[in-house]
Amino acid sequence: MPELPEVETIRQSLSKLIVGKKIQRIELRYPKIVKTDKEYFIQNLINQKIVSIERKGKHLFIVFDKDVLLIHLRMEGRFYLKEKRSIPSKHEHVIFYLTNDQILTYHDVRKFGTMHVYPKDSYQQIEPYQSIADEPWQQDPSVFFEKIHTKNTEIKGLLLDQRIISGLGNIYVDETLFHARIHPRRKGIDITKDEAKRLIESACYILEKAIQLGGTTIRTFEAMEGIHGRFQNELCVHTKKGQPCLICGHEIQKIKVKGRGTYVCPNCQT
DNA sequence: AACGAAACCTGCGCGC
DNA sequence: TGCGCGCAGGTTTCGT
Repeated sequence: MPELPEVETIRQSLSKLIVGKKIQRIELRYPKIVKTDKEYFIQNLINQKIVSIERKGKHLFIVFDKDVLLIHLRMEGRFYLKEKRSIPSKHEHVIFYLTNDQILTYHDVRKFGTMHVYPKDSYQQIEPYQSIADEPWQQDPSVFFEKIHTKNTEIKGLLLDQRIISGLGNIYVDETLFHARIHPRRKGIDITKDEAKRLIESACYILEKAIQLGGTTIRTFEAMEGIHGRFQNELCVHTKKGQPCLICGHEIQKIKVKGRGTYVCPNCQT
């Protein structure tokens, strides 16, 4: 999926395109995407104006007059803004008809994405919002250290846990661990206070740079139609199996950590 | 508490 | 060309 920088890129693009518009009609072609009441989803957003688009971690929030639509894109969710008359593809599962002859379509080949609708005044006290941890730049390094140093599990898994720190996914975790020179298989319990601080700093550095470059485009991900990120040019380890490490020249390895493909420089990362 | 595997889905590239 | 397998930027659930 889009990780934090990709979701932020989508948020920015979408803000320019749809804030101020109203919903005229909603077509829910694959109902399982919506996890709250489906009738409420289809009926209650009609005639509400889109006030703003927000983000926390990898979640996107379309804020309406009264309600908020919470969206998680998971692996392959995307939005397209199209002409009303265009023929939807079989992967466009939700269609929002806007009051200007345009449609906003939710496209998701694997159908993993989720949507929830809640009233504006309560959504922050309810799942899934409630469990989203602070983003790297909101994290206090010593609080982060306290959260991980009791855990006898691999640091990569802890960094991927959105209840501990939000925004990192498989690509940016690998890049963060490389930047912090920490091996993904190290256990939380073995991470020192100084290393915990380094991890937070590296995550901030990597994510901020990725946001500036509009995210990472590998495989087929794009923020909106035709919008491609440029961070893939900055990747140091992810997708670099067999290539020499930029720092020491040692061959980058691909290993499996917690079931995820993981790229590591076994010389720099200890 | 923590692990791996499976589940949710589909498509792509690979070797045969 | 076709088939089977492994893999994919996420997360939850289930069994051990």
